[in-house]
Amino acid sequence: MMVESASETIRSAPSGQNGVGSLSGQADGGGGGGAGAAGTAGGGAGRDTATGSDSNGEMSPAELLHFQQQQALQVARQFLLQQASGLSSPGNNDSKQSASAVQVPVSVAMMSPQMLTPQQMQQILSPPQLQALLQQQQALMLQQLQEYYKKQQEQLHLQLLTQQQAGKQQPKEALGNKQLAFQQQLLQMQQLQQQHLLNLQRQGLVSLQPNQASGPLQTLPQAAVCPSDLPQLWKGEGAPGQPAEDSVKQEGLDLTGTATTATSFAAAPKVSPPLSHHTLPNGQPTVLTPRRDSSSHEETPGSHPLYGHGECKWPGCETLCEDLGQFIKHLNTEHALDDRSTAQCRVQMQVVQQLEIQLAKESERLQAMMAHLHMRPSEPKPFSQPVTVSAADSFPDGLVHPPTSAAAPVTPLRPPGLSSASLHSGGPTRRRSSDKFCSPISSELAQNHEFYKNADVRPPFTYASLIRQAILETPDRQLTLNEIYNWFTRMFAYFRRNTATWKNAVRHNLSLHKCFVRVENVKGAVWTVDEREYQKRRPPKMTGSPTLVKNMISGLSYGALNASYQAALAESSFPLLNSPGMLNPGSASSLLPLSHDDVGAPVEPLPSNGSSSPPRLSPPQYSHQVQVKEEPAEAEEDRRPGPPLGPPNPSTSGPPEDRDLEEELPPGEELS
DNA sequence: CCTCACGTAAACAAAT
DNA sequence: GATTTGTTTACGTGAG
Repeated sequence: MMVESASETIRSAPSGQNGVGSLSGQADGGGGGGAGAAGTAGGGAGRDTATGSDSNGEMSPAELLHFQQQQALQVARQFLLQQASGLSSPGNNDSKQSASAVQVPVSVAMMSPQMLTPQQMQQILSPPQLQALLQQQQALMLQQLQEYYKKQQEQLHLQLLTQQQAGKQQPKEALGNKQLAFQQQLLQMQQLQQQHLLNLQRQGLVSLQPNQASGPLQTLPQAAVCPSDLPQLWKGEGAPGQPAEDSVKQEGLDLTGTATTATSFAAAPKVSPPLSHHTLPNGQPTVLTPRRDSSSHEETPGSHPLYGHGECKWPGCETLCEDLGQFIKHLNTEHALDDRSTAQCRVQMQVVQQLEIQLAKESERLQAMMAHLHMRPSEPKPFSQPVTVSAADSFPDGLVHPPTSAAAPVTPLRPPGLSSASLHSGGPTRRRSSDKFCSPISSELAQNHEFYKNADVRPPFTYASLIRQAILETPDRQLTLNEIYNWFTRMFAYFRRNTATWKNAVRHNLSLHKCFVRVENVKGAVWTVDEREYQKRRPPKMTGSPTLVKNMISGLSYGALNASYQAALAESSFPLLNSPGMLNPGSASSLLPLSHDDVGAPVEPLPSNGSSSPPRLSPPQYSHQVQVKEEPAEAEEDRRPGPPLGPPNPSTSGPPEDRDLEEELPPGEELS
């Protein structure tokens, strides 16, 4: 009751976006992201001072060198651009311009070399996921690009050395200047990289996922700086007096919040787009054609990598420049080699570095996953494999997610497909699909806990699965009806309204499903879960039917996908394996309250005997399965604990409907 | 078209 | 007597 009122605030959000927004606000408020960013920046901070401390004015010699190098750079850039366009556009040239939907087939084709046809992939994956796939692909390309950049840098370095030798007589100052110039070049290279990154990002190719946008910021696993933050980082121009890096650091910290909000998926697109239009991962359309802009070089009449749409695209700088000339001027004056720029570049480098690391990790993981999945053929089910594999192949998560492991509980701001009408709060839509994957619920909940808690979005689970989850989450594995209610309201904003309706549904489910066992307690009645029964009622594993997978995915989408995917995968792979393993069957099952560990945790073990399941209302038999606190005596079968409420049970009373239908066999087998 | 699993509504009864 | 808690039944929907 009280709970309901308390939660009123959030619910107004009809679309769920509001909820998200607020959520994001809170989330980043923690400042975890900022801290991480700061740390990162700080790492590089130490050195910068040496470089550009006093060099303000441009030296002619330096400029000369500068020009020379720029020419080299240009060639490099050109090449890069070609390469880039060759990589990204050719592949999906046509598609890129249109909505992501169009990209799908291509990306799918790219991503799922084996096993699946694009159509299949399409069927299985929702557009967002496909997009994510594409992103992953792009990221790989990016890596290649970066490698190329490195090479170019080396070349430049050589060039510099040569020149230095040639001009030995030059005063040391000049040499120093040269170095500075060189450094500038390097920085530009970095910028280029970043630019490229951003471009891709803008096109929704490399962008972060909703999860990531928030996750990393909140927990900042490895001081990872997500691309989207970058702009924000840049934005902060160090205070005049202060060491640039510090300022950057600070700004990064401060801005983290906004960054999160800005990037959080559904968040308003316009939130201080650092560079021109920073489109959301989703919003493909608005994207300008950055490549063209950035693709050119300084010399090229109309463009410069840092110049586009009439404004300076230096991170954090949106100065308007009439033409290229003006821009160049601006670039030279405002973004000359100085502490600030250097620091920014360092930050940029860090960012790139992090991304690289991240990418490597994710790639590795993907490889491992694929390798693992490909081994599955051993599994009895024939078709299960293709599907699973497809899912793996396509698993969008791979790319963006910061090593989830490190990212701890990552509570994405906008996990499930909000956009999807199905989840819309208002609609009484029923998408129970996901329910089938009961286990996923735990992991998904774990991940999206915050989201469901605050967003008025109906969780993609059935009442049964939710109830079960609620019960399993408690140490005792038992809850009173009221406690279940409370859990619902506590965990889901959605259940803070229409209480009569869903409470009725909860009760209905408790009564209806055999898997919920009512146990009379000293204090009253509590509800427990008979895991075996619950498992029984589970529909055939998803692996069997692609459509199921599809449903699930579409129902969850994005953040949720991760968890559910994993869980589903796990479930499908080891139907019962996870259950028996985790907990000790016997005594007060160690709780393992839906710990981080994906699927396994919550699932009740109870491999126990095969003594089928009695008509639901006779708890006795269950007692050993579901340990009910202070219910020792239960063991006796006919002594039904005291279900005064329960239908006059047993003895002869005709088989309560279907309840006993399932008694036949040990659940274990058929499930798999 | 049928069946199943679900969600929702509602009637009813027992317990608080 | 009003609520809460449980149980059932009925109906509609979506998917297989």
